[in-house]
Amino acid sequence: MKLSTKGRYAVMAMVDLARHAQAKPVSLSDIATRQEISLSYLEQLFARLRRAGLVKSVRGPGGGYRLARGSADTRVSEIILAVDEPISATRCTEMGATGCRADRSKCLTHDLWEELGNQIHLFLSSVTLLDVLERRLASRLLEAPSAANSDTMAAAS
Amino acid sequence: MKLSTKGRYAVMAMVDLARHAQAKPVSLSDIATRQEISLSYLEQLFARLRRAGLVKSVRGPGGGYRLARGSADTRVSEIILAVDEPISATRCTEMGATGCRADRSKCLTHDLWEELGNQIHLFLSSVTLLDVLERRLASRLLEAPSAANSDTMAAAS
DNA sequence: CAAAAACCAACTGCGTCGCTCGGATTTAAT
DNA sequence: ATTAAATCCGAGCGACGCAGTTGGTTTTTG
Repeated sequence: MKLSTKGRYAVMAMVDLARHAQAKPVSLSDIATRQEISLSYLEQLFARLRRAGLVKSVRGPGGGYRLARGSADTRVSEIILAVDEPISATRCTEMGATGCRADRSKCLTHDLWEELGNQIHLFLSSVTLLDVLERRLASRLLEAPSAANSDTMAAAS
Repeated sequence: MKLSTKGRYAVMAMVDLARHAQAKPVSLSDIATRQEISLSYLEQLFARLRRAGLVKSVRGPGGGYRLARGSADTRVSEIILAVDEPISATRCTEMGATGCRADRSKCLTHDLWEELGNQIHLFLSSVTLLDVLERRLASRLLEAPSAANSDTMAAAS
């Protein structure tokens, strides 16, 4: 699960699409002006989203894009996975499974990244477009890791 | 909280350092050969780690690095924050607060990224070097998001 | 037919990553 | 004192992905 601004743009666009979904499909130029994203860049993102089956396209004037499924059935994780390259494998491939070193031994931190990947994916797949629109995030999962020193946290940022 | 392979290298090196901590400091060339990371690259990473106060250096032959605090008091989140650029601000600055658009309105997905950032930071700051060494991850937080459709999850990967 | 839209491919400027090179400083061991 | 092991430091480099641009083509509505 790569996490770049590219995925963010895609999610922004999809939320915008969900928001303005009506009888007529939504054109990319509308989304482009509303979200302040380059039209051609959006085209590239939506090409991937279409191939991933997240949106359907309608060609010709008055055409545009529609969500393939409902906004309550489209998860943020899917959008990000659709547009991001599945990472080019720089050593420990995040989900390697094939083992992350020359010899076959898992590196010491392998489990850590795997768990982190799980956490992120779990969170993002628990959020739908509708959730974002209606501002239903926060709460849900981890209201408090129970005990475990919760005050020694780093300075954050 | 940026998430790149750079931070991963740093964490790998720090875990290695924690593992081989004894009376004598650990030299970077030892870590380099064990972890298969370029020595000069390690030097750059440790320069940042030192400036962040996570390690102390001992110069001269027989020198090397030591953890500034114990392995149970060094959190993974601190390591990553130390080595990664604080991101160059591409629109919605992850933690913007200043607002992410030309006009002052928070973009629709602002809350989402903020929450995601919180999740990641919370997880990574709940894991210490000692935890990684002793393979104490998994479990901890979200054993189950209680209700909320947990079966409709995307294909993962 | 004209215009609006999705489609498509190639290219570009830029920044970061991972790494190299060539040093300099400090300091323990001989 | 010399040597050598180590940290320090800065400049630069090749490759890659990102965000965007250009210049089309196809489809379809009016």
